[in-house]
Amino acid sequence: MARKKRINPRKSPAQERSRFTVEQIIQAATQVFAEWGYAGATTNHIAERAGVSIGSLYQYFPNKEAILVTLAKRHVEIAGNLLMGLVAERNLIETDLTEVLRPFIQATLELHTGNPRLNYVILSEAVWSAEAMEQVHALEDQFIDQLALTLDTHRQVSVKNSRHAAYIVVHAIKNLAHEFVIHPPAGMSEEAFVEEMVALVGGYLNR
Amino acid sequence: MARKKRINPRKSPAQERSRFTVEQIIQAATQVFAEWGYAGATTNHIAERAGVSIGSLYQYFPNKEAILVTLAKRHVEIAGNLLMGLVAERNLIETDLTEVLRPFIQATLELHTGNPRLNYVILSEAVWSAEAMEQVHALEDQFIDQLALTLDTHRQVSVKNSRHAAYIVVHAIKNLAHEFVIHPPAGMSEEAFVEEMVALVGGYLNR
DNA sequence: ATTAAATATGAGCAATTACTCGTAATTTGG
DNA sequence: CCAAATTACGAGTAATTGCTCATATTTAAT
Repeated sequence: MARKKRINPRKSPAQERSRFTVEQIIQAATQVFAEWGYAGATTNHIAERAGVSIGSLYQYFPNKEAILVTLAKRHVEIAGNLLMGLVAERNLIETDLTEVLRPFIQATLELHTGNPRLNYVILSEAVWSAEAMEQVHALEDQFIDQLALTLDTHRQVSVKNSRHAAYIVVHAIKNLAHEFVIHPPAGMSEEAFVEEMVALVGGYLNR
Repeated sequence: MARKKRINPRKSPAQERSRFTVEQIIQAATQVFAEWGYAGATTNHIAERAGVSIGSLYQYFPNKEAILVTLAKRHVEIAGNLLMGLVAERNLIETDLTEVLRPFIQATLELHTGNPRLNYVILSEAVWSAEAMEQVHALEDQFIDQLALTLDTHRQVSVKNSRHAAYIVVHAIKNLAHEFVIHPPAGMSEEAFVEEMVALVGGYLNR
């Protein structure tokens, strides 16, 4: 799509009043993007839902895409912190691999169940504005690196290349969770799905 | 996006001349969608690239979405035939599981390497026009059912629920291949990726 | 050769929409 | 209390674009 747009905020909110405005816009955008998709969502609609004027919206976001990037960054950050926290609060020397894996997978699934559409918008738009999403991918890579270190720590895990393994694990879980919530397969419960995923990833890490 | 559009051809080409026209449109659409994304692609642009008038395009496709659906169906059909053929031409009683898995994964990867962007357009748009993509998903489900039967045949495979297993296997391979070609991770070759995938899926099926 | 059906054309319309800019209201600092 | 800075407003615009339709051309049928 050949985009070369600024994605940084046109202006940073300084007063409490404007910080509230920006937050309203973000909340509204979350709903509208999820409901209508990226192309279907209009900036006017977002502003309306946020209860602010279209002019105010463009004071803080230079364009539509910048709004989505903000959403994406927030999402990845929240997810990253939650998941790494989950791993960190467990003793990796003593805990069985499955006991770490299952909550990890469950949490990822819930993260996607919460707002499946929004995730899809973020994922699909990311392709067409690679530079804009650089920051998002940087966060993701950072997460993978962290996980790679963790893998090295766990006694049950034996992989040649922990970076490669972390990449496979993260994206297997992320993408299959996506798939599952977007096109729920007939005759497979959430619990069943989680167990299959535990088997898939557990078997891969522990050989 | 609340779409309720007809997606079936407005008119079926009867003469050789028009069949050629339709084929030109499909080829052009493949390129233009891949290059610009769904929203970025314009029907006028597609017609132009195809070397036909915009009027001709709308004689055979009721709207832009119908063009994408046609592309998607074709893609799934080709991929399905290729992959099932790959499995079919091997003797599952004697062949080692890995010997079936590796070419399967390689072929899937190549399928995506060929036109990564187009795949993404299809995937991401599918969410916003569920009914339109019904036919596409029917084809996918059919493929999973077929694979489930095959899994039951292979002696090395031992899974509780072959339907579930087929679902996991197909989507793990498909989605990770996507991920890999769209955001190639630094420091991981195609070969390395394939081997990791063989380990992932092989370990899951053979326990 | 004549008619009817199929196919091709493309100018232009109707609708949508991202975004601007001049102005007004509110808050802050001194 | 006042001036400067910040924030809010929203009507309007410029550009885009999916799609129609009246007309022309080509092919098939008799």
